[in-house]
Order: sequence, then structure tokens, then C-alpha cells
Amino acid sequence: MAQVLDKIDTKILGILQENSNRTTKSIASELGMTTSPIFERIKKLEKEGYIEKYVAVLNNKKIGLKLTVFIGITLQGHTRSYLEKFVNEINNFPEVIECHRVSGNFDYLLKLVVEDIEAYETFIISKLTLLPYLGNVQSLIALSTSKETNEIDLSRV
Amino acid sequence: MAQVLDKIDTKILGILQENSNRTTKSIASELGMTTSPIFERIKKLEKEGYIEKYVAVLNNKKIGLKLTVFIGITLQGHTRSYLEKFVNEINNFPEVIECHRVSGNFDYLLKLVVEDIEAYETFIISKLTLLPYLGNVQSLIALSTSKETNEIDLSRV
DNA sequence: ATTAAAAACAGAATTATATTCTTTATAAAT
DNA sequence: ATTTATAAAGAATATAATTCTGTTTTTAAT
Repeated sequence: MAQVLDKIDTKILGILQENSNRTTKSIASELGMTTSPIFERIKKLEKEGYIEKYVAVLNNKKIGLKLTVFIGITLQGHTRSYLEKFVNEINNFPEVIECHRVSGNFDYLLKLVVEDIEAYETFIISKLTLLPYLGNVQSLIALSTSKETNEIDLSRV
Repeated sequence: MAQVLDKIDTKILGILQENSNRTTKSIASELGMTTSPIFERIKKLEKEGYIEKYVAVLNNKKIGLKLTVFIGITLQGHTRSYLEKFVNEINNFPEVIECHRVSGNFDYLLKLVVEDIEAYETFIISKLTLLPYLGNVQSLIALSTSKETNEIDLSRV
């Protein structure tokens, strides 16, 4: 297999991660090509998994979910079967949009999006702290967010 | 202004945030309607800002960015003009995909996506620690990620 | 309850785009 | 130089987005 992604592929990925509604025609004209090779390349990027999916990004605030919170968690008992159970519970909470197992001062880091402080407190009290073996729990409440994107800088690739 | 989002709008948002390439026809058939009202509703949701943008989600690992890191930062000097400068610098680093000002044990929480541990170290040494007034810096390296989405549970809205 | 006005919908018609196909060019290997 | 494989161009087709018109439904005021 030759070079996996060439310059053109990288440019296409960059364009689509910024706006996935761009037409093949407009991408083609930007890159000085015609639609068919652009189309074929995009299909290839999809099939090979470089592009995972296409999604609409919503404005959480407008929808009524005004608060983002990060929660660092340390567990007390670390049996494998419990960890699996714990992660499974966490992932099923609709408030949780990210769950990472981390190294450092915590075992897990969660990212939540909730309505407001009250909804956050409800989550802590009637969901999170009901889980057993919970050790240290530390919350970081987002006061403001200056950057929040999924867009990757592809100049590094 | 009447109820801002009705059930149909919410369903449309739910569908599009899961897969923005769904055709109006397929959405219409799922919701038991015809294409024109669906089309009009989507355009309205875009114009009013409920839908911010449409993006392709890439597979970072496949692209060569294998490491996600969270960094908690405390600052020492907190003059307003310095904060602005600091945030501005942070936001311009291509490794940083999120920057939140937080309350709790840190002033800022960053999310980074980088190639590997080496690239992470390079970021710390030759970018982050060059910024003045830096206090405590604490990294959480993602060992594994069980959930990572932008998708919001709309049943709460 | 009745009516007028506005909003939402259905269905058809049109326009634009995605997708496929065929041909031509390019590059690599023998 | 010749063959083979890969990528691109350009035309043709299929599908989807978008617009338009007429109808129904909803809303609000009387």
C-alpha cells in the first residue's frame, strides 16, 4: 500500500470537517479538479474509515442545555468486573457525552452537558453518588468556553 | 413567540445530529410527513441557529493523532488583559481543541489531540510552559475512551 | 361558535447535485 | 518500448434538494 493519504485527501478531509454540506462540485473547483475523482476519493475515505460519520452540530445553549461540567472520579475498588459495570452505567447516563479512563490524579474524566446547576446537582446526587466504590469526585464547571471543536488540524498529518 | 421547538423539530434535530446525510425524503417518511414541511423546518432550524453547522467526524487515530490529553491549568497573575492574551495564545495552538474557563481546582481546562506522548511533551515544553504566569499544570492522559460524542439527548428538552 | 388571518402541509414541478459510466491520461513495472 | 494498474476527465443518468401552488389546519379575535 502506497502513501495512505495524499495532499488531496487531506484537503478534502479538511474541507468536510469544516462543512460537510459542501458539494463535490465546489470542492472540485477549489482543488482544481472535476467531480468524479473527488466523489471517488470521498467514498474511499468513508469506506476506509477516515470519515466516521456526518453530523449536525447543535447549539446546546439554544436548546436549553446551558451547562458543561467536567467530573474527575477516583474509584476505591478496582476489580475488573466492577470497572466494566461502572463504565457501562456511566455511558448510559444521557448527561454524559464523554467518558475517558485517564492516568494522572483521577481514574476517569467525564464531560457532561446539562440544563443548569440544578440538573447538575441532581445528576451528582441521584445518579453518580449512587454508584458503589466511588472515591474522590471533583467537578470543574465551565464558566465560559473559548474554544470547543472537533476539528483537527490536518497540517500535522 | 409560541413554543419554540415542537416534537417534530426535536425529532428532526435528533435525526440530523446522528446522521446529517439523511435525505429529507427519508426523514419525512420516518415522521409520516412529506418532504416540503421537513425541508422548511430544517431551513428554519438552521436560520434560527439551533443547527450550527454540518461536519464530517474524522477518525483521529487513523489519521495519526492517537492521543487525547486533558490539561488543568492554574494561573498566578490574573489581570484581565493577561487572561485575554493567555486564552488567545491557547486557542491558537492547533493541538488544543477545547479550552474552558472553569471553577473548581483549576482556572482552565484544555482538551488536546496529538500524535503521541512525544508530541504531547513537545507541546508542554515548547509551547505551554513558555507562557508566563503559569501556576499549577496537571495532565490527564486518556488511556481509553468509552464514550465521546457531541450528540445531545433531546428527550430532556 | 364564527370568521379572518396566518401557519403548516401535500403534491407536483423544477433545479441542482450525487452517482455512474466510458474514455483518456498518467504512472509504475517489466 | 510495452503492458498493467491507477487516477482523472467529461458526459450521461439517477436521485435529492428546492421551489411553487393550492389546500388544510391552526390560531386568535370577534
